[in-house]
Amino acid sequence: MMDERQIFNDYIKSEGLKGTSQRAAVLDVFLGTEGHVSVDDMHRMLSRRKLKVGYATVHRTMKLIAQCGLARQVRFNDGITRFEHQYMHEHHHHLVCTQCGKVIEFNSDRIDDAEKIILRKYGFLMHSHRYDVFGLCKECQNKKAGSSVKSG
Amino acid sequence: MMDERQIFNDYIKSEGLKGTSQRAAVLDVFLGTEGHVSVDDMHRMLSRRKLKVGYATVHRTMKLIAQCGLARQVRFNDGITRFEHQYMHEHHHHLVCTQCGKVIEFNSDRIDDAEKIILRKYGFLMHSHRYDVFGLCKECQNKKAGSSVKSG
DNA sequence: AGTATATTGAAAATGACTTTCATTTTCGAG
DNA sequence: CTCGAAAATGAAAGTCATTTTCAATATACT
Ligand SMILES: [Mn+2]
Ligand SMILES: [Mn+2]
Ligand SMILES: [Zn+2]
Ligand SMILES: [Zn+2]
Repeated sequence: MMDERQIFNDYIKSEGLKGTSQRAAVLDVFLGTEGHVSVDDMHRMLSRRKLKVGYATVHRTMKLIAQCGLARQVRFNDGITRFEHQYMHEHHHHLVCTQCGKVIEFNSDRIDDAEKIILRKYGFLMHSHRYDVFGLCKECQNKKAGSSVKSG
Repeated sequence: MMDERQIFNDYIKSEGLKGTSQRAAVLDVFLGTEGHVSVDDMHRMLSRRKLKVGYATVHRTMKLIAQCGLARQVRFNDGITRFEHQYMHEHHHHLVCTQCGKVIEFNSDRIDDAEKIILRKYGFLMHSHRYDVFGLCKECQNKKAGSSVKSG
């Protein structure tokens, strides 16, 4: 099991790119995150740590981190691209609460099986997929129910 | 079974909005489409028909068409919002060929069942969902296989 | 060390929308 | 009908995430 920094550095080298302190800093901060982080999130976290890395460079580095397989891009419907760990993290799908923004991750063997059947049926070669469900989490449903009881 | 223009006009009226030739033209063109059309596509089709409708108005009208339930917004990963018919069209998911751009629509009772189980498990109230598979369609796989045989 | 090559980051550009606002159109009351 | 309040239009400007530009700087082979 290879170290994540190793994977990144190997990728950098294999592409004829160069190692820089900025890239190391961005990777470092990303490795400390969990969940779904935007470039803006990353840039803010770096600043908080007194690591001055330009916005464009954060962007460019996150792209590299995704390209080498350490991260996966995730896009819900708010126009912001986020990144989540992909290395040593099981693939999963998302339940996105449109009220509070919470994201629940889920897996389903049934869905995986159903997908295989679909792919076979259409002779489609899958590279990636996403299954996002938008709605209300349990808590937000309760809040809404509570408020409508009070007002109704 | 209500006529689509009727649904649109009723919605317009119910919202205190006004009927205009531009709105009629946009709806008319949309009703003649199938598949997944962008605002740009719509604007182009309208121009081709000598119907001069401003870009912003096409945008605004497509939003109304979606709001009244005639269309559904679809976003793949190219940053462009498209619209597809929703009225009298079964809900479905997509296989998107990243090579030729073709979009295959599919349905799966197995997936629907699996989804119900997931929603129950997390107590999540779904408003909408999307399941997009990205990869290569059968034809593009064959093309790729053919070319690698020639060159290899 | 020296040098070719890649990187950085501030600022400008991009591109898909969205908003602004002066002008035009709609539609229901009179 | 005819008016006029209210809404719609569209050209142009604004937004906002992301991408590109390019002069200055850093990196990594010899
Ligand atoms: Mn996730
Ligand atoms: Mn579709
Ligand atoms: Zn919630
Ligand atoms: Zn294809």
